[in-house]
Amino acid sequence: MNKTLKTKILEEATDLFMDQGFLATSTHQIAKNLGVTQPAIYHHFPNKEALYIEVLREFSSPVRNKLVNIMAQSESPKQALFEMSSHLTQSHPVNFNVMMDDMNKHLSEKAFGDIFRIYYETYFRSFEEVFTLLEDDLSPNFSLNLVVNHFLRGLSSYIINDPQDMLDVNTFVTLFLEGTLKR
Amino acid sequence: MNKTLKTKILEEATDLFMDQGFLATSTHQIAKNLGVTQPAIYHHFPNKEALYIEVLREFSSPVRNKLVNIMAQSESPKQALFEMSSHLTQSHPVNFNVMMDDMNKHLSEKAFGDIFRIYYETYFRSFEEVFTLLEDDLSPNFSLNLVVNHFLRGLSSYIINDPQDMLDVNTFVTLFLEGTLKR
DNA sequence: GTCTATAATAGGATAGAC
DNA sequence: GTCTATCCTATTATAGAC
Repeated sequence: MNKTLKTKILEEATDLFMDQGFLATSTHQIAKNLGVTQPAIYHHFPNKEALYIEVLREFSSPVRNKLVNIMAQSESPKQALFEMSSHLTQSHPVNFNVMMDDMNKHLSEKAFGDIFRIYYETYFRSFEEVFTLLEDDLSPNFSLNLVVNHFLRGLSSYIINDPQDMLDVNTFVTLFLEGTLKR
Repeated sequence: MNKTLKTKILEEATDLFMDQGFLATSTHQIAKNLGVTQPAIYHHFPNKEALYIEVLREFSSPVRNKLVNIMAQSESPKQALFEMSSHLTQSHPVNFNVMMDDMNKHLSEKAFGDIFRIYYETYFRSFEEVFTLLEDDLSPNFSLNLVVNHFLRGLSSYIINDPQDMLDVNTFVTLFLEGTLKR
């Protein structure tokens, strides 16, 4: 069965938006890569921002499923945490901090809210769940909420879609759990 | 003594580039904020990229001095680490990850090299020095180089020039040193 | 449903008057 | 040394033919 143009636009837009971000991706580039004219996009989507939000929605849904899946299949919460982090940096072609910058500076208030909800329900919720399972092992000095927020803030720098990147995310997770001072 | 236009261009370009990044800042915007026409910039700088590099150069020099100063005046290396991190997130109006993205995707090879050198000599060197002072307290599981690289990678997410940001960088430094698991 | 044509705006950069 | 005028390209988006 052939893909509709709408589907192909969404797929191509996903590749480009996730790699380059909203600002750096043009509707012309999306159309050109599909061999259609740029106005054809506007038959299927009202504007660039709506296309971007639709891309994020379609993209995030299987991500949440995959993270839930990893949690279900892992032997321990700690192993789940490593595998989830690994998954996001390796099989998840997104530049996370560029996405945050777009959300803050190059998109409307409404889009900001939409993206924040997607972030919360996809990423925050998943890691909140895994850190909840780990809670008995965590230092009582820090609240669960604080731990999750700082973990995701740190992890975001490793989600950059750069094949040249030399820093291993497993090391980040280990450092986050154990710290760098002698125990 | 009156500032020359060249000086004023550098100052205004610093504010805009550091806040918005290279891609999102236009030469027209810089000129408009100074009340001059956009071609006036091109009498003082050959092109936008050269202006950007010059801005980074001028910007980074006092940053390095300030970090060295904090190290000299702190009572302990640990205190220095906290104060240096705090300084970069509070009195250092830069969006670090946007800068990295510009460097990787929106600037020439030559500019990439220039910026990388500035990064290395300003930020990496300073934190390499402070972690060297801390080395006896560090876990032998991780090399100094690895610790510095992961620290800066993590810290970069807190250097975002966003007044609304709710995450305290001191917590990040504490977590980096002590970890989140019970000791 | 996709095309051509085009509007409207913005961006980097240059030529030449003053 | 700064201006006006302008070029060239890119961008989002719309109108209307087919």
